[in-house]
Order: sequence, then C-alpha cells, then structure tokens
Amino acid sequence: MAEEPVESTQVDTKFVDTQHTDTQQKIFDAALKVFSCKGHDGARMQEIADLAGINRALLHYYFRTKRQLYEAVFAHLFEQYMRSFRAVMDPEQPFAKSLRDFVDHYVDYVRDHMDMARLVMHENLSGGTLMGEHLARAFATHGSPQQRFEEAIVRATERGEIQPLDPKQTIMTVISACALFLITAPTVKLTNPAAGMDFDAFIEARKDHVFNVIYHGMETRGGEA
Amino acid sequence: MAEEPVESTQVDTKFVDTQHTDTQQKIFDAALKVFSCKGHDGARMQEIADLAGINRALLHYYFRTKRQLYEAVFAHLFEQYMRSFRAVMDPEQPFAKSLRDFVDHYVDYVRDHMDMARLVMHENLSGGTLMGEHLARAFATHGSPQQRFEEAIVRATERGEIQPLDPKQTIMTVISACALFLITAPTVKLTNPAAGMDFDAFIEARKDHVFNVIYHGMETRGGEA
DNA sequence: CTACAGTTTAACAATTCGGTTAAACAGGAG
DNA sequence: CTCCTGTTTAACCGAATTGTTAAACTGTAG
Repeated sequence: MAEEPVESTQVDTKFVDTQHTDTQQKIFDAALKVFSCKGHDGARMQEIADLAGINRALLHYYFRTKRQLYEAVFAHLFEQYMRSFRAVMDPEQPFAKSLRDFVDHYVDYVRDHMDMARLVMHENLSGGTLMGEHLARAFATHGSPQQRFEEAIVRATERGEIQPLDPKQTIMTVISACALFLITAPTVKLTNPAAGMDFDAFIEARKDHVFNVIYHGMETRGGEA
Repeated sequence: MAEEPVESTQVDTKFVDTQHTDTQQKIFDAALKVFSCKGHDGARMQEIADLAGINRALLHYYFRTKRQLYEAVFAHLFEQYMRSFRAVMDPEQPFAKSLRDFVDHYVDYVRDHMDMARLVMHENLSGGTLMGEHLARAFATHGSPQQRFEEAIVRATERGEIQPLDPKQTIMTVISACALFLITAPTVKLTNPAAGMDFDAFIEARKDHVFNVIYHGMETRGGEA
C-alpha cells in the first residue's frame, strides 16, 4: 500500500512530484467548487471525483475522508487569503489611500475568489470551530489582514484626518460593504430583472461608492478641524 | 388516512385547531432552528422531531417530505419579514430620519430573527431558486421593503439633502453594514478573545456607527449646497 | 526487465437517512 | 359508547453515500 501522499512530499523525483501535485491540484479545484456551491453536507465525493476527472477510489487514495479533504481545502484557501493581504497598507500614508487600497483589494480578492468566500460563509453558518481555529492561529502568527488596516485607522485618527470612531466598527462596516454584495450577487441577480446591467461595471462603481461614502462619512468635518 | 393537514385548516373545531396549530408551531420552531444551523442538507428529520418533542412519523404526518417542511418554514419566515417592513418609511421626512429608522429596524429585526437571517444566507449560498421566486412574488405584490427606502433616497436627493448617488448602491451599503456583522457574529466571537465585551452594547453602537458614517458620507457637503 | 507509484475498475460493507406502513392508543366530540 | 383525529411505536424498504478492498493496468525510473 502506498504511503500517505498528503503529508509526505519528500519524494521529489521530478516526475512523481509533478504527477502527484497535478492530480492533487485537480482535486483541490474540484473540491473547492463543489464544497463552495453545496457546502460540506451537500457535496458528494462522486461529484468531486467527476469534476476532477478521476474516480472515487483515487480521491480516497489522496484524502482518506471527506472531512479531511474539506479541511485541507479550507486550510489551503485560508493560507492563500492571509498571504494576499500581507503586503500592502502603510499606516503613515493618507487615510484616503489606505481606505481606497483596502476597499479595492478586498473587492477584487472576493470577486476573484468567490468560491472561497462562499466556502467561508458556509463554514461560518455551520458554526463549526474550523474557521475559528484557523483565524486564531493566523492572527497569532502573522497578525490579521485587518490589523494593518486597523493601524492605519488609528494613526489617521491621531493625525486628525478622521473622526475618532471605534476602529472595530469601521472595519466591520468596510468589510461588510465590500463583501456582502458579492456573496449575495447570484440571488440579487435572480431578483433584479435588470438583466442588461453590466456586472463588472457595477462592481467598479461599488468600489467608488463604498470608498466615497465611508471616507466622507469619517473625515473630520469643516467646523471641527 | 387523515387528510392533508397542512393546507386545509377549514376544520375549525376549537379543540382540533388548537391542537393542530400547537404541534405545527412546535414543528416550525424546531425546523427553523435546525435548518438555520445546518442548512437543508445538514439538517436531520430526526433532530427536528426530537427538538419538537414528537416523533418522525408525526413529522411526516404534518409535512410529507423534508423539502416540503423546508419550503413551508422558509415561506413563513419570508412572509413575516416582508410584513415587518411594510409600515414605516415616509419619503417626505428628513433623510436622516429615514436612514436612522431603516438602520434601527434592520438591525433589530435581524438581531431578533437570527435564525431567519441564517436560513436566508444558507438558501442564498445553495443557489436555489427558492428565494428568488419568493422575492420576485413579494416584490410584485407588496413592493419590496427596500422600495420605500429607495423612494426616500430618491426624494431626499431631489430635495438636495444628499448627494446624487446610485440608490441601489446606497441600499446595498446600508443593508450590508447592518446585516453581515450579525450573521458572522458567532465566528467573530470565536476569533476575538475579548470575551468581556458587551454584545448588546456593541450592537447599539453599531447602529450609531452605521448611521453616522453613511449619513455624513452622503449628505451634501458645505461647498456644494 | 523489474519495481513501484499512480490509476482504474468493480465490487463490497456499513451506515445513514428519508419516507412508508400498520397497529395500537388517547381523548374530546357527537 | 362510538367516531375521529392526533399521536405513538416499531418495524421496514429503498436509495444514497462514505469508505474499503483486491485485482489489474500504466508508464517511468533505475
């Protein structure tokens, strides 16, 4: 019987490794798509196998159990997400730029990773501890993506650029305004028979809208400067 | 065999009706709780029966299939939701009041109907057409809850109270800012080890924050009036 | 050629779950 | 008392799913 291939990628013969990671990647992609659409419970291993172009036996050969596969996919996405936010955000730049960058990056990321966003929401609704654990660990090691943004908010407040508001509230507002629309977009489309509308354009407009409303809602107003 | 009890409540002998609606209510409550936590696929009829204090046979006696029960619960919640929004919102009152009312009502409603909110999000993620159909029908008959708010936005813009922004974007921003926090609250709690924080107080603060940021973000600014 | 990891096929076990059924029971209505 | 409806109990079916296993096949590495 072959040894557990998931953890041990020490065997780096070029061929094996490539073949290995190739299939694993196909599985990841398929699993993500299925899990994100139907959630852990709604997903079927058979469907994942089909989508990956392999058979169920091989699926279990790579990931012994459904749960294991689910968690692997989740962890992978999460890591990817955390990494994407690590770069940007300098607390000393003008708040307008920090906010704009954060909004742009957030909207773009969610738009380009809808599967991930849906999966996260599924996990969140299911009330499992999976996300909690990952979040806690990630925050402890790299610091949270929002942390940089929070610093920027605090600094901007100290500089008198924006009003003294609870940063937690601000972050929640920004993230909500950016994310919820995209997550609910499929349903919104169903409702809104405005079929002709350009979705991409609406997203770009959304960035502007969120930035403008929130920025001007937070900046120190004339009389108080 | 008893006739289908779900649709036909014509038999209004006091006793029977009471007994009937009593059990049905227990089932509704139990089903809502289970469905909202685990989604349609994750929910188990046995668990619903247990929570309702009855047995599976009786559950199927009232609702023939799981799907039927699910849709009944969904429709019931939806109707209730639409009704709750029908009253308020006068387009001619100051926009500050319209916005404040909408935010307050929305936050309160979602807070007091978390199960419903979670269920809606589940349904949304699952990409079913259920919500789309209900929404479309409701919009056609009573007009949407947001419609009143949208009118208020349009009128306020005409009066020059607020800047000319796309009302769709504004509504999306307001609803997002109100709802997402509550839906993700369980997870946020897991992450944030600030166990001491008063959740109710945070919610009240959230209303203020959302209102303030959005209102001041939208009002016509000094130079342009 | 041999070994071996990856892969397929096909069948299997075990469980779970949704749904049905029949029989019996309970208690108010008439 | 008798009828009827709601309710329970218990057993059952059938379908779907997860997970396992054994055997055979494939192509590269050595």
